Amino acid sequence: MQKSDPTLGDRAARTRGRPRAFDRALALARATRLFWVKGYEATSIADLTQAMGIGAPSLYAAFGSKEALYAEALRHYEATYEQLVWAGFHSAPTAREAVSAFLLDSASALTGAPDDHPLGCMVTLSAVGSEGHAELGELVRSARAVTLQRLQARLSAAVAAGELRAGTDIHARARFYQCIQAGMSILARDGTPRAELEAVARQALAQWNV
Amino acid sequence: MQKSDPTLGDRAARTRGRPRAFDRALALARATRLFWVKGYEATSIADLTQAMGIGAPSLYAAFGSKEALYAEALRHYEATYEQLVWAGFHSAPTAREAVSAFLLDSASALTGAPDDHPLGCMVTLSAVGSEGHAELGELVRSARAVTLQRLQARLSAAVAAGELRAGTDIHARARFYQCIQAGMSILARDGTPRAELEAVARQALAQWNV
DNA sequence: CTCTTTTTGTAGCAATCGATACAAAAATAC
DNA sequence: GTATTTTTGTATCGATTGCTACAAAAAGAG
Repeated sequence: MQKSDPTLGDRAARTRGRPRAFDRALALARATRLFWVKGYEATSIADLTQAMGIGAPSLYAAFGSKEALYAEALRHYEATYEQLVWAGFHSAPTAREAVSAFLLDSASALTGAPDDHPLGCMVTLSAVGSEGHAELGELVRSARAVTLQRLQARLSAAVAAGELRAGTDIHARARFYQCIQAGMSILARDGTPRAELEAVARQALAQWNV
Repeated sequence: MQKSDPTLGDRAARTRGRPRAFDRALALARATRLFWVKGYEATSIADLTQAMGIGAPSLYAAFGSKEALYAEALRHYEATYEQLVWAGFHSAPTAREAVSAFLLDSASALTGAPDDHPLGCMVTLSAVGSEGHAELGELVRSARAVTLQRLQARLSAAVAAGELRAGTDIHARARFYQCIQAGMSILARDGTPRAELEAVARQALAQWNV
């Protein structure tokens, strides 16, 4: 009677029963790509089962529902691609270098580097909240809010460290960089090349001390 | 046998036949709002007929198909709301004032001013191209490209007029302002208040001579 | 009035939507 | 071996999708 907990993933101790015939992680990665490119509503279960190479019952047994699969795809996306944008930011010694890495690495990652993934950010471009799925909408909305929080925290530390003058409006400055990175996703999806987004990043960084 | 040409709208000379019982322009405005908020795929014909206050046969007789209705809604959107963002840009005496008006008016319009319309730009936020409708996708993509073209043309004129130094990278600068306005739509849809987007605009304008 | 034209509401089309019932299949437990 | 458990593929479920056939209704043309 008891079903396997999907959240346990492949680590679930399945001692009995027919073994799963597909790679759950690989299937999740393929579902993530599909949601990333087409969005939630435009991606059908038939699209998913075809891309994942499994039947519908296998999908539902492993992931629960379309909404649950999207939520898990979102977590997979963050776990896999977040570092492309934030690794340099976190390891930078100064706030200016951190923001510079954030914007330049965004220009790179959002245009498909280094593994030719879809253009633009799945979180930034997701409109699932407006499509009538409030719960998933809150999920991506809160994920988008993290960008602002991190920028704000780093800029606050920069003021405390004397890197930025005390009067600097931290919140407005964080919004500024968040806005630019969000815009990059729109431009990237339309095919704007990496070099042009990097030029945008440099332009944004040119006025650090204003 | 001959059907009325939907493109003629209300100006079609209908001398015979039962008169249309609804306001075509009002119905189109309501359809536009729905597509604006929910996007193409997530908006169903049932949603549309309910919001427009008409039956499905009336919708198809007046607008042709869901795709044709979306295309016409897009034109209605541009004709109605474009001026909110571009009027000040076009009438400004200098390029700097033009770009300033473009960004500040965008901050205003994208947060619902002055008539409490949906948040964000319908054109910027549309993902209809990724949802599997290539023709409509090209429509919104080319609409997005207009922003870059206008900025670039105005900045080029500014260089010719000596407002900007000759070495300025016009294309990169235009991309920069386009990127910021695109980002504003993402932030606005998440509820970022107008004042914060205006602060972003001022921050972007602070480095005109860099 | 009758004839023609166009719109209307009802009712329903084939196709697809997300999701499942079911039994064969494939593993372990005993 | 038999019993138990879980996944598999097939074949669907009811609901919804975009769209339309049809006839009554409402207008002008003659």
